[in-house]
Amino acid sequence: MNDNFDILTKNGLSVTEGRKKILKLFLDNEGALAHADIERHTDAAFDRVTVYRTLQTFVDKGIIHQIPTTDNSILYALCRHKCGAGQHYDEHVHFICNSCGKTICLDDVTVPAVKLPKGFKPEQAAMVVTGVCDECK
Amino acid sequence: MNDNFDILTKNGLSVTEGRKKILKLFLDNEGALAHADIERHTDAAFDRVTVYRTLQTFVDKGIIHQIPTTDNSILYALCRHKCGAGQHYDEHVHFICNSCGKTICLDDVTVPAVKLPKGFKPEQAAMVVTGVCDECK
DNA sequence: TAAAACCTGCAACAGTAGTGCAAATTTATT
DNA sequence: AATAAATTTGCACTACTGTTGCAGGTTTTA
Repeated sequence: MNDNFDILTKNGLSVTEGRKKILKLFLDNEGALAHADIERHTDAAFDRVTVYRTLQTFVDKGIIHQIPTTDNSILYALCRHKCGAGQHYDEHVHFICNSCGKTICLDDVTVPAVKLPKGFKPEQAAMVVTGVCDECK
Repeated sequence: MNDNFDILTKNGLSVTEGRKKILKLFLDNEGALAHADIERHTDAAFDRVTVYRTLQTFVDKGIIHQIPTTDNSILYALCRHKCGAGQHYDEHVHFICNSCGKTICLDDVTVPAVKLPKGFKPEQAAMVVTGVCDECK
């Protein structure tokens, strides 16, 4: 049976309880997750450190990506597209809902290009929009 | 003499050594500052807590604003425009240089509007571009 | 199935951020 | 100018976040 866990083997990772559970969390969840969310959703079944390391590993392998926020927390979300180890293509807009607090990847909305002043060379662009999401309106 | 410190009195704040020095840091500095930068630049003349509280006060009063980053640190920068207590209009693009590490407010580059999926109501938008700045090119 | 490779949990540590309260400073008042 | 009132500061303490080394356990490979 194909359990989505070939994502792990494909990336040369051992298939373990922790990784399966955390990966499933991301697959089941539309929005982005903070480290604290993950600890909460796994009933503290795993050590804090394991969660950190798992997330770091997933980022390294291009399975999830980080999202910038204004409030000093790192959010993680699945890379839906063609990300790979060492390279991320998460150039879509992220939406943070002020009502339910969820962070959602708007995979279909790409970050628009902006004209920068002379001398500035852009490499990556991230965009975060806050407001009210479609479920809270 | 007008020492820029009327910014403080205008906002109903007492004029103190710490606030003068931190405000001056922002006025003298093109880029954005992290809490750690401020401690460094003030030679530990002030208590950590004072710096935190001063920054929080400045944000509350609309003197500085926060900038989102991917690496779990909060950056602060002067509000050049028409910000006021309780409301920020920092809708300009921020640039983080991969070479010198500085974060620069591109005051003249406004965040472009994006078309969001049905049901999403935007309220604020933040954009961070990374790359190489005009001094490092 | 055994060896090798890899992953996990524990303990310890460092950095970051927030609070209450007494002392000190700044502002307002006389 | 001197004092009272209001505000701000520094200290001690607490809490949370993130990292590392290492021993023991699990998964993969042969």
